[in-house]
Amino acid sequence: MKPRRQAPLSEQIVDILQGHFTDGTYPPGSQLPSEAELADAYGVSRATIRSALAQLAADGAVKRRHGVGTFVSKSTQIANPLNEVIDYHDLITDQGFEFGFQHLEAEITQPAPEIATALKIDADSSVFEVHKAFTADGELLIYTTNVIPEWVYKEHISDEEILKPDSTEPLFFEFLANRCQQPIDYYIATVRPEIAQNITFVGDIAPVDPLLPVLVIEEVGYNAQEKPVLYEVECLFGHRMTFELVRRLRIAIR
Amino acid sequence: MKPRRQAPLSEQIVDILQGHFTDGTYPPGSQLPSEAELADAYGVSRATIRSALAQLAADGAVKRRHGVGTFVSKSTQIANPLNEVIDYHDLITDQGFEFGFQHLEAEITQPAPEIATALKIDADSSVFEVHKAFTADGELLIYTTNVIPEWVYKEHISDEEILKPDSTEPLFFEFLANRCQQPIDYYIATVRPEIAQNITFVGDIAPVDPLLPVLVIEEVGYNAQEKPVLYEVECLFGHRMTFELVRRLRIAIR
DNA sequence: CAGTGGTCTAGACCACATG
DNA sequence: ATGTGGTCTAGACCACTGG
Repeated sequence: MKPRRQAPLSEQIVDILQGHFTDGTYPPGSQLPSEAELADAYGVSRATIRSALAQLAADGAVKRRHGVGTFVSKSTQIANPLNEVIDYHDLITDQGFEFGFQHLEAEITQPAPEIATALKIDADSSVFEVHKAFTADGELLIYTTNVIPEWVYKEHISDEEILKPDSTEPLFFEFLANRCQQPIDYYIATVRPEIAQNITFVGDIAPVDPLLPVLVIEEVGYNAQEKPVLYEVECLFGHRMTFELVRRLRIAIR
Repeated sequence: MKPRRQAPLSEQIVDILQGHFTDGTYPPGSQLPSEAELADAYGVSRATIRSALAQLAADGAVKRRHGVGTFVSKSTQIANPLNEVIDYHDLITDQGFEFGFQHLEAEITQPAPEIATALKIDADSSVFEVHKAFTADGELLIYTTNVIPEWVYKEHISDEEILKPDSTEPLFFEFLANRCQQPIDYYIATVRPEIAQNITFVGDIAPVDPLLPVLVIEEVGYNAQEKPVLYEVECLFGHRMTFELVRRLRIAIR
């Protein structure tokens, strides 16, 4: 599946350096050689080195200080970056729980007006809607609703086929990429807290403590052409997992 | 205070182009001139144009498609990006509410063990701790706790001075930058949902509905040397404001 | 002052999408 | 085949930091 064409030089450098961050050559906090030295060592131009270092800096793997040098970051990896899409399976198994998955209900229906607006489709067009649950050691951890417009799947899957419980993969973005040829480029999400008793479930689901805190992520997924492809609500129950985030200030300091 | 030295060319280009996105020259969805044309038009090298466009692409202002062109993003600005630090004042007034601020309590004390660990200080060293509340139309919207180690303020402000209610500015990162010469470079935050009844308040505060959902952001602020400078908890009550976030998938699709 | 990263140039070639 | 963005080079000069 991968033609495996040669990766760009700058990315090769990124990989090499990242390797050296973990193999002890450049431990956290240490200073890297200067750009000129790196360029010389790897036989590339300084611009290429700069490109690699810029990428590492954007990822937070190194810190650059003008007039001083480039340093390996100390506080490197963060746990479950909220600004990246969550792989529920890894999320649950990484914390030592047993992963469980439940297909609750699927239907073809008309979208609610807000959803039609968000997906930029007519309110009287059809959408496919599916509800799923993910459990950790049998306990409800995540409840999701996914809605896609008809045009997204129509040419690839029949209405009959898509309604089958095992038709859509647990991770919906994989289903969209693999089965609908509509990979998602990015999501725009809103995040809010909620209480379990305010969540309405579709499908047969074990009851949860009505006072459980819930993190609700409501988002629209767009393809590379910025066309809305997916409306999704994720409800994450309780505190059994936490999400992290790097925040920066873009505000000018008075 | 600003020597106002000339901004880099690439940033000037960024500003110019951003202006054209809103003045109708390049409306959302439209295609920009090619890199070569832009370089020619502004009398700079193609590398400079590329640098500007890369910055715009990173901000989400444009979309680049290899072999096709550069396009102005349609779904551009998002409301209250959760991955940027919040200016409470703007947050509240932007939504038409009246901004209110309350200094609740300040003290010099010993840190809890988790906090000492997070700040990388000894558990028996001193910290300054302050609690504040922000209201919208008089209703509690945000409750914050800020903790800084002694070394951060010691050389700039006396213990006596810092305990005065109007000593620290409402926005704590401004206080750190302006009064302590310790600007914060970035925060590492954990986000979780909570219920108001589980929040313990310090200081005199009007009671809130115990079942109100709360978004809790617990974070450590680091300076440019990656040294922890600030421990902070922000509790955001209810749904009167929402936070948005761009999410991407870095997971390989199977 | 020396050494670092930051900006910029002019030119070359490659990879991709489209007609 | 054409035009686009993606990668890379070699060299120059500037701006910041620290001894």
